[in-house]
Amino acid sequence: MTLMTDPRWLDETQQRAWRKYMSMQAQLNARLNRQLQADSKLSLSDFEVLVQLTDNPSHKVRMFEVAQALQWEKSRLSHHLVRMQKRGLVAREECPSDARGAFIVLTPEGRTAIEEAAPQHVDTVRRLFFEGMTEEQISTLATMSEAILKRLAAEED
Amino acid sequence: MTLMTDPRWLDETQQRAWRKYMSMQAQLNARLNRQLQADSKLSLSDFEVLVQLTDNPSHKVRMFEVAQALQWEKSRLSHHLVRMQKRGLVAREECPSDARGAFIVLTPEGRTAIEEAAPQHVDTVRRLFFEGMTEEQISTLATMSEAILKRLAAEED
DNA sequence: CCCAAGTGGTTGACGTGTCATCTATGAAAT
DNA sequence: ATTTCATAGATGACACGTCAACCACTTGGG
Repeated sequence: MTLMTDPRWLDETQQRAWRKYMSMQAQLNARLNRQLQADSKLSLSDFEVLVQLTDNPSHKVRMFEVAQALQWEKSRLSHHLVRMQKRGLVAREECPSDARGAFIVLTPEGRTAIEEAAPQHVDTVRRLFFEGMTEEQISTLATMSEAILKRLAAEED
Repeated sequence: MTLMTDPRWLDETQQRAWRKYMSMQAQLNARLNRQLQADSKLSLSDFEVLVQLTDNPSHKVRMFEVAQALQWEKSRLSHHLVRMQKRGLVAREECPSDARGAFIVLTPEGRTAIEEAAPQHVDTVRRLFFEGMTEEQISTLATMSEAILKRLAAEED
């Protein structure tokens, strides 16, 4: 009995949807990364961090808040900020109210970088992802994503 | 003018769908990787390579075919196979008809590994991804993924 | 036959993500 | 106050992915 016909496997429709989805997701990520890198010397991760900072009026956020917003492991964020700091995209600042904590601050270079990157990035997202999608498809996508996120959260080990 | 209200940005609905989707996709990948690693000492990438091998009746495939099927860069595949080979999951074999080429072969250990990994992995996919999805949602997903893949292929640099 | 261009695959350098472990501080209970 | 537990963050080791360059072989003209 092959993997394909094993009852524990997915049915034909699911199988097909799953493979398409996985392939799409992997390739889209790769493409977005390449586009950002080529046009703005930023990775998708850099971009997401910078968005968190620009979203906040003070351009200054506690690390754990960024980690929470992006759902990143704290060590991932820590490593990533070291690299971003070396490139001058962000800076650090002590937190007066909690001596353990650290603020991460958007530098002028960081601000310039994301302002230049955003339009092209958004355009790529629109062109590759949303182009030709109906309103209904978009809302189905959001609904599905939310449901899956809920299940992920519910099963948290 | 903030990034949010910039006309070059996405509209509210798209914005929300995009953020949900990106978050879902990132977290789902992380979870699938962790589940596979914990239960079977395999990464999602290992799994995908092994599927390519088990899908083929001879359990022996040319590298470039795997690269094509998974849409991996050849160097990625090469690096990955070195690691998988070290762990005994696959072996290599010369190609008589093309002296440059190499076959990659499923070892008994590799076969055992994927056979033990598959049921749990599939179960996780079903539980986290498909659970509660309607037939229509599944087919919308497949349609959307296909359309995006097409756009990705069309824009190939 | 030969040479140019293409293809299959490898390699090294480097950026990225995870895991486990660690330090330092804060908070809560005794 | 002291112990205990939780939280914020850093660090080192390691797996992973990309890019660019490379080697070896094949192919397709001249």
